[in-house]
Amino acid sequence: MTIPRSDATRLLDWYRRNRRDLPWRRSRDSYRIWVSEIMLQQTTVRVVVPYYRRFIRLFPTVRALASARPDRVLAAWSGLGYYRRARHLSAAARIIVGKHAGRFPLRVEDALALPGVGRYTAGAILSIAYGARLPVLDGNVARVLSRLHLVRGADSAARRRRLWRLAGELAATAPSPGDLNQALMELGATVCTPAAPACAVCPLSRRCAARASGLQETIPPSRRPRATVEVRTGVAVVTRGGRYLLRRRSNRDLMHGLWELPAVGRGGRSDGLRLAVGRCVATVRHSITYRRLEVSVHPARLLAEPPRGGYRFVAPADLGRLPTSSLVRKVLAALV
DNA sequence: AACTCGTGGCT
DNA sequence: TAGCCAAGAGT
Repeated sequence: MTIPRSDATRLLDWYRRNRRDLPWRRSRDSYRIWVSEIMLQQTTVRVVVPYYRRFIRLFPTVRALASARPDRVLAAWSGLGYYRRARHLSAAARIIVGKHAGRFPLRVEDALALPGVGRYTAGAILSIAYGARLPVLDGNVARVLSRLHLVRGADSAARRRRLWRLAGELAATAPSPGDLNQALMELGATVCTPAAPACAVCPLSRRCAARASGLQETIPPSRRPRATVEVRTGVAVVTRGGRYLLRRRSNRDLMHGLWELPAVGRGGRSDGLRLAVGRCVATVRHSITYRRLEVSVHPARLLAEPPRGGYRFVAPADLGRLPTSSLVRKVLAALV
């Protein structure tokens, strides 16, 4: 007993009338649905759209993606964040070509075995592209269902299990599971919003338990924020012929493989470089989850050639072809 | 189970 | 403006 069938129909009707015209909704190509779902993980639609268009232009098919060097994929991802997604996408494309004949797998177990594909993403792709009766539970659906059924309390494993079960009952009986899943997400994104939900135009408001008790604004409770840590770092800007010296991050996880400006510590020391570091000419603020960076920018002079391999001089115009974080572009923009 | 990973838009 | 949050996955 979740939403009666007539309400599911009303939700679907609402969706067909109100859904946004998004690029990945113009196709049922499982490859395109997959790419969009990976990009949309923890990332807003508005930010994703231009990246998605560019990405599909660069890599129109799973085979094109599979044969592209991971660095090109990472470069196309630059600025989107959560860079591991790009590496997973690359690796998964090769698995799809190698083991699944170039088609995104139909079986849930096979989909879940792909790197970067979890329960949400598998359900989304298989229901939208193939019509599979699988539920999705993202932030939107969790909010909609917990309001609809007055699922109170903070996030917990038990709470998530309950919400997955509710989502599963819906997907099991819906006329069109893919559309129903998207309808729930669209409703959460545009009507049943975290703050000030537009209950007046909600097709489910009559059945909404939170609405009935006036609790729609307090369910679900917002998570306790963790303290952010302030971090101060400095970078050296070494120029040569209008190009900038960058180095490739070797860090195993954090933005690994991305090109960045060399860091300078106290005394002007920098890994692998001998530098004469000048005074700070700019400061750039940048946030990484739970960390706030304050980056001071120092013009610097090379005292010795940098080691080969890890370093490169890059013209600003070529920056787009290298994997870089948005921080690099912010710093370079601050110099203009 | 709690923590990690990026970024930009919004309030 | 400083914090909140977004179509989560992996460990």
